[in-house]
Amino acid sequence: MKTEINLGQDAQQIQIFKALADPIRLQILQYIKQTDHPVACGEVGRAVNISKTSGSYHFKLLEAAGLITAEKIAREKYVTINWSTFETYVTNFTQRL
Amino acid sequence: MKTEINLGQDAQQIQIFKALADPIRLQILQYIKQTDHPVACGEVGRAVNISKTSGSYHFKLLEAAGLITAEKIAREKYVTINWSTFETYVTNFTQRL
DNA sequence: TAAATAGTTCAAAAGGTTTTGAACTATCTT
DNA sequence: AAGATAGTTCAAAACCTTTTGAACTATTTA
Repeated sequence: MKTEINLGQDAQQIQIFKALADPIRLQILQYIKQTDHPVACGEVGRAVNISKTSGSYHFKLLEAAGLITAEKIAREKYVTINWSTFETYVTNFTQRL
Repeated sequence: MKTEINLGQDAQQIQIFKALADPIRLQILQYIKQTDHPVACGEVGRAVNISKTSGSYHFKLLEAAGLITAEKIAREKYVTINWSTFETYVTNFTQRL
């Protein structure tokens, strides 16, 4: 009996690595991390110098991967890093492999 | 003094996540890991059911990312997982971010 | 209420990755 | 030496991701 990752877990793992495999998304995560409190998408987008359309696309991917969590307050959308996803899928990746 | 990723390190980080963001390459790594000794590319390729051209492409990417190490012995190329790259860029990613 | 701000959606264009088959080099077997 | 096996390279095709601008919704400010 071979220990193997099932299809569902593997798909999520790939979605996470894809989300992380992009310079803009890494900058976004770096920015959110260093502010260390929920921050509006617009502020992050301005900090990393991207259009709001492009920002919307990147935030959607990060959220879909479970790497960030978003809360909409009135006009703005505040994002936070989801450390537990990082723990499970990134930090503990080699054990899961 | 803030610990930040410089451009060169960031590029390597992205190359690593790109290499990991693919189901075939994850299967390749899983196979190499579970044999737990250097294994020929042909054997891995057969195990994960890909053409030799496609295998050659994927092994090249994994090696370029530093995730595997290859040694050519006569006709065959034997691959091994480079655990130190995983440690630095995957396991310790959140600290580096 | 009009204008400004925050963000989303859509489709097209631009750009990047992966697969394919054919042709190739090198080594091994008969 | 001829044929089989291991792997590489190349260019084209197929496929996938990202950026762009315009049009949109919802909230806030004047």
